[in-house]
Amino acid sequence: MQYDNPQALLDHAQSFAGSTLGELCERYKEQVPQQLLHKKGWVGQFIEMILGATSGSLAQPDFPDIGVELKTLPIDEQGRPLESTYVSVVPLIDIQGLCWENSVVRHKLMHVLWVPIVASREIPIEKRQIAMPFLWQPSVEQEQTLKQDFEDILDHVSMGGIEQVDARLGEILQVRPKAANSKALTDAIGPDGSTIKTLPRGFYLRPQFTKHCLQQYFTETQV
DNA sequence: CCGTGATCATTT
DNA sequence: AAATGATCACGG
Repeated sequence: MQYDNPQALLDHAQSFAGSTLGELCERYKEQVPQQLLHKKGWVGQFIEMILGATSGSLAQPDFPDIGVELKTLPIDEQGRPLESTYVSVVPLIDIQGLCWENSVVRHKLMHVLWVPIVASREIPIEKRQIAMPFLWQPSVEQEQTLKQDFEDILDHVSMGGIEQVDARLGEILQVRPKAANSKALTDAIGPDGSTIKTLPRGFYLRPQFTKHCLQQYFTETQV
């Protein structure tokens, strides 16, 4: 499905507010998984499906025509994020000339449709409720911090220091493993420009940051 | 294996 | 409890 503008997508997404995953699954003839251990990406893929996202596993926003990235966000009953938010893989080789302005992470984060879902672990999956979806764009200050984080991380990577990068680096963006398991290795720049094998990494948004985005929205709208 | 969708499990 | 590191599934 294509949308003329972000507002049309937002309207569609907000029409699901208050529904449970069980209700939506019944409507769309899907089966609700009993647990997510072996279906970790199911919620995100299901919401993509009912909203008509088309990008699949391409490294670009979910709705390229309108430049909007879709992210489900698990929250507790108090509206606090339960997890970090994956954004994209961290490029580890061929990064000469790669800058914030033309990065995948920036293109995805320029405009995000957040779909919060009350998803505390004790709530059965079919009873988890869609909260109010909202559109978000980084402020000038937020983009500056994101850019700083991105450049700090890529500086380490380009200098052969990926092994020195851990989840503590970055104010908003952090770097964590992103792999099938610890045996899935990929090429990276090593000391003195050598090539080494290392765990694939991903950029993630810290929960404290997405918490701030939620608070900002719910303060503005007083919902 | 890569990049997408994330949550799980262990450590702090 | 929160943060960090590890893992699961799928299409290409």
